[in-house]
Amino acid sequence: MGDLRTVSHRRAVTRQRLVDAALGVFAEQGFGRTTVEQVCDRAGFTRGAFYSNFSSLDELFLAMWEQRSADMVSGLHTAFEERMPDQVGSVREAVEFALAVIPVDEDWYRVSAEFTAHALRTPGMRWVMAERERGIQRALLPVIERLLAMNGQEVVNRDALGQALVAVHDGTLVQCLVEPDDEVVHARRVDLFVLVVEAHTKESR
Amino acid sequence: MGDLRTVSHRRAVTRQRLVDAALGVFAEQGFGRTTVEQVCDRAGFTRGAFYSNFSSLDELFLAMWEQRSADMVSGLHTAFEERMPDQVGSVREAVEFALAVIPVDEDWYRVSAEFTAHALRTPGMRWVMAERERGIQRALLPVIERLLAMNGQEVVNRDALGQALVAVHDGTLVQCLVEPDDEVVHARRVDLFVLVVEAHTKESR
DNA sequence: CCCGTACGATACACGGGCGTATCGGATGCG
DNA sequence: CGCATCCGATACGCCCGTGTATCGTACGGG
Repeated sequence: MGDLRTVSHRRAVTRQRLVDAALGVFAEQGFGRTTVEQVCDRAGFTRGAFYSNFSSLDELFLAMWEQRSADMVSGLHTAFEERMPDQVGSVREAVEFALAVIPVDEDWYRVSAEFTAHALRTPGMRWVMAERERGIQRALLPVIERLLAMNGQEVVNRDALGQALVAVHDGTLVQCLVEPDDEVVHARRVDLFVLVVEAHTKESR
Repeated sequence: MGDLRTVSHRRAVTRQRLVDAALGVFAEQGFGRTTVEQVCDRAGFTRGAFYSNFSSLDELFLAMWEQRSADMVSGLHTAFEERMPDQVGSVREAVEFALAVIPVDEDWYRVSAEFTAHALRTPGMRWVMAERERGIQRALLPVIERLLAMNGQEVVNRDALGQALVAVHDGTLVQCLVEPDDEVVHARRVDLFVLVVEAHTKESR
């Protein structure tokens, strides 16, 4: 029987190297301008390797996005748990902690934005995105809830809070990326988060 | 001296037809996968016309985006003024009116998203985007302020409200586009707007 | 120890998009 | 009425990326 350490493992490794390379090229060139050769070059392969692992760039793009976004969510989950403070003195403090944990990754934003556009253009891909959004909320809402509980806050409407947080996160992220040196923009970002959180929580008795 | 009706007018017309065609192709194919020929075909020209008016697709993309976003802002401005109600009974009503005026244009969202990604990738283009954002707020905040005044609301912090509205608009728009049939998402969108507006206004004595 | 299998490299033919150079013809002016 | 100009069409050569078909080889099984 095939030894997993070698037989299929090597294949998985090259596949992974292709996926990793893809993120970089997509971020640099944009999805539509990325070529198979660029990805293979960066991964240290030739196109032979690519076509033996994927059938099209679209497929690679999807695989890369699904994997990275899943990794991001789980990474965020553990980061929250590991760095979770013993106590927080206010909602603002909780928000600031959370924003310190959530990376501001411009490359990833670019790729995400293009993926969203691509998904909206491709029937059936909306589901993938919607599912991912649900996954984000499912994974992160509990830890956020625990974080807020430290401040004696009880979440009132879980789903509404989740949707609002994602919307505010994404909406303000662009603004921060467009004007990276504007402190005011960042400060208002925090304010907006605080507002949203306070509107969706109450003091627990 | 050159008659503006003919001399440069014809040139401007073909240029405009190219710009208009570009929007459609960009929306359908994505920026990176759009070819000069596709744009020319849709506009009813050959590449000769293109290269006599633009030097690259990037240039056309930029021209198209600047024009369309400017048009959108001014169109919004007049739409607000023309359809401005005589009175509004609540902040929620004001928000609902505003959202009814602001078009949800998926094609335009796709193009915008890709343009943002493109701009973040192209040094110096951030400025263009930042300037556009300021333009949006400059043009729309006054009418929003008048709208809210009908309900006896006075805007407390103009700039913060502007930034928050744009962020919430963009952030929730994606959610609505990804799940177009989910009424709850739309309802929460309105809720979030109401929350933001109320947080940035006060009853004027 | 040898053979089969499959992974990834190499080779090849093809298509298509690009940019330029040249052309035709309409328009405006003297 | 004829000339100059300029816009958009046509024609050309070029490069690059694609996808497939073939090959070599290293690993795994018997």
